[in-house]
Amino acid sequence: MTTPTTTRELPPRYDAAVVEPAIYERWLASGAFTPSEEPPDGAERFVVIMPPPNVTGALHNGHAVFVTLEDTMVRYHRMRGDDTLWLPGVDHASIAAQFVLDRIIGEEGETRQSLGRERYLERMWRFMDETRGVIGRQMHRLGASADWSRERFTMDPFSARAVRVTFKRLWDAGLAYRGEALVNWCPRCRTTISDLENVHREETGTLWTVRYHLLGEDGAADPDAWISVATTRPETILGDTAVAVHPDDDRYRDLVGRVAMIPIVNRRVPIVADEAVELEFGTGAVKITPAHDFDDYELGKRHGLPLVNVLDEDARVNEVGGDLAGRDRYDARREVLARLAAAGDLEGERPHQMVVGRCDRCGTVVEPRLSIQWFVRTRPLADRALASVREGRTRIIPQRFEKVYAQWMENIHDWAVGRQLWWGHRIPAWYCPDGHVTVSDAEDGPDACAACGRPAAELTQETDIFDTWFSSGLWPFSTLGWPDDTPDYRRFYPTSVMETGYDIIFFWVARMMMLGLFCTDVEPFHTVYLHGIVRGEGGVKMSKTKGNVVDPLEVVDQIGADALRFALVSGTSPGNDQRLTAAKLDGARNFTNKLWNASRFVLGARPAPLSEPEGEPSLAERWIASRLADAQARATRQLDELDMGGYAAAAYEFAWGDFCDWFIEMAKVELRREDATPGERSRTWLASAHGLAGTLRIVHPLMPFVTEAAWSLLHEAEPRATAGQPLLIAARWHAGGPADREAEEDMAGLIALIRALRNLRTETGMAPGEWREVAAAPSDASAAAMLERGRAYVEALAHARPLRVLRPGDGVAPPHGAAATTSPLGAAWFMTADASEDRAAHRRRAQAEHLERGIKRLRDLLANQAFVNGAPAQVVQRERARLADLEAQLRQLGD
RNA sequence: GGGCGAUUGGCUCAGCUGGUUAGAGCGCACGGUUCACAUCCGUGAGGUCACUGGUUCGAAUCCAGUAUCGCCCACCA
Repeated sequence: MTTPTTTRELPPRYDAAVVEPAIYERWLASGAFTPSEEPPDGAERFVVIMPPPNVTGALHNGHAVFVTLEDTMVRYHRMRGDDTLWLPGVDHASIAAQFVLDRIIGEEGETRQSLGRERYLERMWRFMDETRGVIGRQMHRLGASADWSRERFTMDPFSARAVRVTFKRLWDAGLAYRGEALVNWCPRCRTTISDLENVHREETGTLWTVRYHLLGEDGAADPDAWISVATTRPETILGDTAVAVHPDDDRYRDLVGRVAMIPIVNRRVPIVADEAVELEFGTGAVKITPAHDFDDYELGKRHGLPLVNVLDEDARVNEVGGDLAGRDRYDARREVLARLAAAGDLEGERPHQMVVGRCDRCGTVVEPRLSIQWFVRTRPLADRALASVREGRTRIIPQRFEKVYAQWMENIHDWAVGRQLWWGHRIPAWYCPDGHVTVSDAEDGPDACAACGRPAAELTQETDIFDTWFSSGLWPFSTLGWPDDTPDYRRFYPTSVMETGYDIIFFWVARMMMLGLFCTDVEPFHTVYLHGIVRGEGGVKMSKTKGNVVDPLEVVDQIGADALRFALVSGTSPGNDQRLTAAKLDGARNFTNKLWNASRFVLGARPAPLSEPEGEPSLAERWIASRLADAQARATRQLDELDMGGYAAAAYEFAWGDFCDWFIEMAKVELRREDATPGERSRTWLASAHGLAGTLRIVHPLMPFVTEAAWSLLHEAEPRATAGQPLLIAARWHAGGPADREAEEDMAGLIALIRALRNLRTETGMAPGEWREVAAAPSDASAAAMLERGRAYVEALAHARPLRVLRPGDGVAPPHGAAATTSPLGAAWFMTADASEDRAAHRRRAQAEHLERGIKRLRDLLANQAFVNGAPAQVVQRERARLADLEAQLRQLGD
């Protein structure tokens, strides 16, 4: 970019698609994303580990949200001079990745089975190499100022080692174990899934009533005696090992202890009594299938019932089903029903609202399945993780999620960590022919069986891999080199803020807390910041099938990353969902444009040559410096408190409201004053340049590109304005400064007067651009002085020229019929109003009524003894002053 | 069955520890073509802050309850 001397050399439109990538390259080349070799002396630390996106697809709005929030935090802290690190990475997403790859190889005419484990994994690595860069490049486009030199992957050797070491430690501590249990099984993904991946939904099913005949004295089923049971899953009849009734149920009291005959498989099973049975539900008698239902499993344990598994890993009936073997579970269900009906044992059926668990990934109905699995004993881990939050060592924003977190931790079950998948970290357990288990954290596995010393060659490694969240749970420290005591680990751990979506608080945050404390004995982060979900128009969750997806990459191409970022942060609060609408994006684009144009103005207004500044700062110059200091202080506080929406609003209000709407307009008055000396013009321009620099600093963390582009031009135009710092990303943050009370008060009065005059023009139908003579009757000497100081501004911004300031004091009132108004500075009126008298009078009456209403309200309030006595003196004082002011205004309005 | 959140002008949302006449953007109405920006400028209309009760000198804000919507957790066939 070239040095601008006039606006003509600046593009009138900010072309994000061209400018932003170029700026990102400059940042990369400058090394600004990477922390210095040594931490700056006495610097605070600010470390964010990026939630690793799945490498399976393109960037979506969820990513855009976290990139924006984290980048904003990180840029702010970097500008503050903190020892800042934002470490990026990607997740191998075991089950999700396999789901995607299976589809891809399916299109190539292959299947997981046809390729086999080895070739499948080779294909997966190829897929990863192809897609891994895509996400990174998309993040560049969003402006992510992450330290790419430290980028990590949950399948890299560092993660792999951390996984092995952690598991070994868990095993040694007795917190990892292998055992038989009923687990959630997805027949389509052919793997165990955790409770969290088993999503429950209410669905309408069918409740069938089926007769189980009782065993007669002759040992055969009695055709005339039966017990009716209700079931939603008739196919599991094949695995029934009991019928249960409630012990207090008089209907069945006599049957307890007798034997029922299970149809089709002709199994003899006991009728047992158990309090878990609901008297009211169905027939009051329940068929018990311990191998295919979690409730039945528990009940079976209580009564010592056998476990009969009737389904294979594809959820097809196994050999137990006799001639039904090989049938799919739903196919088998139909057949079972048909046979029951044929035998006259199907009593009835009715629609039934029930809760069905489905696989989070593929939507298949989850099958409880009996198998031998690896578990992590979570209770002790959860207790520590719970205490950390309870005792405030880690806080969650918004705070209400601490309760959600606590409830989950309190009711936690052991974590089934094994997955019967291929893509992921293989569980580092080895089995020897004698049944011993050896867990090793060595890269090449154990040398020998830990129990009997058999050589490694005779051991076989577990084929199961870890739940993908196991490696994710180690992310805050595996990325920094743990278990080694690396310089990065020492310098950057524990981290500062974990920013992520509230939808993965259990999946991820909880696991990081548990494993972080277990592995490192310290909370992995002091703050958890949870953002909400991005929804579409009407508050609907975005989905491709609904066609309401806003593609962040398209948005970035069209209106720029800054606009998207602003839209994603403004008007949001942590933990709450937001709607990303076209209108919101338009507004954000307009703001980007506004920033660009304000910059164009300042740069184009530079006097050439610039001379030595002369004279005292003008009122406008003092005012904008004071407003800037205030905005800086607000932005600083909000960013420190992680009130990102508040920060966005403060930045917006200052930039657009204070700087553009008022300051620039007043600066124009001074820059274009005919009697201004070159030194005075230079002084005003420098103040504008400093104002612009301050604006860019404040906005930069959220909208880095347009601010950096403008900064770069400003730096070339006037290095004094940029403190000699050519790159805004590396500039120092300004946290505020002293307020100029006098300038603020003056300007507040003048702004009120200008607004009142503009309003008067519109209300009385005066042409807005026409110059009019205005008289102002200041309420007192200080108001008169204020009017003199701001005369030029009032004249220019209200088209009120000449402005005649009358002598202060009582008795000066607008002439009858004049278009008049009041403000805290006193009355003012158009002297040459040709507006209709009716309108002027109407306008005056309206103003008077308005004042009277306010006066009445305040008089009533102050007449209330309870208020005067009860409220703080300060509040009462303020109301008294207000009343006096309104009364004075009314008096001055005259008539 | 538990828990949580939301309910503020037509729309989308701010309103912290209770204290002016409840704000913003969009939309709407009216008016604006000279030198940053029509992706703009100015002015204005529009709200019983879901409802009921309570605490208080004072409540959108605190408490209790109700309603509607949404979310999370939970093993009822």
